[in-house]
Amino acid sequence: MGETHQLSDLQLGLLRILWDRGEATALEVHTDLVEQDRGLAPTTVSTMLSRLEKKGTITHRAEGRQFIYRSLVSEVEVRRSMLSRVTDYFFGGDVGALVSHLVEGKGVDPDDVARLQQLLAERSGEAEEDDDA
Amino acid sequence: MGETHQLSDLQLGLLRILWDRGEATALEVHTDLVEQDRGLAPTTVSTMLSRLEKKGTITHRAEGRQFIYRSLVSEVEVRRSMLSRVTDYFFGGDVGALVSHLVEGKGVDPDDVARLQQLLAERSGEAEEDDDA
DNA sequence: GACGACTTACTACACCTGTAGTACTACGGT
DNA sequence: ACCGTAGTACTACAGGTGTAGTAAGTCGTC
Repeated sequence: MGETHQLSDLQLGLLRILWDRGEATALEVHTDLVEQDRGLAPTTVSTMLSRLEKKGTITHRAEGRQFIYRSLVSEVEVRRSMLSRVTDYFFGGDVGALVSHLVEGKGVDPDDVARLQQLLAERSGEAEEDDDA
Repeated sequence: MGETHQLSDLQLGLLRILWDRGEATALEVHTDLVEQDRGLAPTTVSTMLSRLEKKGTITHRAEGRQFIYRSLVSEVEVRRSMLSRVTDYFFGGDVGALVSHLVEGKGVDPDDVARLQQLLAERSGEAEEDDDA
């Protein structure tokens, strides 16, 4: 399965952009970042991208003189990884406990409750035919 | 509100021990860590504790020549903070979406489903009362 | 009163992150 | 063929983390 992706905010920000765009040049990443109020020098962005690549998190191909970056880890993978961390640390790995916690706490409003009841109904209906990416 | 607690695995490990014990000396923390297969030198533990203190995450009082450490951030707080991070990054801050995701994915077994339905039932009951309170 | 044990403080070092300047290179236009 | 511009690579530096050795202080014991 997956290693533990321990990513900083900025790294996550870069990945987010790559995920959203599919691929992007350093310049495009920089542009998006600026629009998100992360005012970084273009060279800073390049540096971070290089470092992420050195770690094997992303990769690039050259098109002319530009590098087009692409993530090697999927959003799903990182999401799962980060969620696992929380689940493991605070709920002993019990996802159900995490969900309970979330439902018990504020943050889940009546609409959500309805939506979830719906979801759970489906869930309890299906037995164990489950398979997706 | 709360700042973003960006904590490493080791830091989280130290906090876990302080949370569980309430307070602890460096030696006690070290002992617990060793029992958890984190074989670190006692001085390493002390160093980390000092640094956490410098950051304001924990504090200590002296008893004789020993320092007794205690966390200044609650488990709840850190949990919420880490959960927020995931929620914000991957679900646009929508806790309901996170819960849906968790329920849809594997990891929530039939027992959980039942438990959650129970929980949601209570939830929707009380929602009618303090709906717009 | 000196010694040793225990404990914290200081120092060290390698590696990662955030941040960015400067150097180098290659393409495109005139 | 040249030069500017765009774009990457290299270098730099401060601050954080993981890791730990060594120094220094203190308290009990003989």
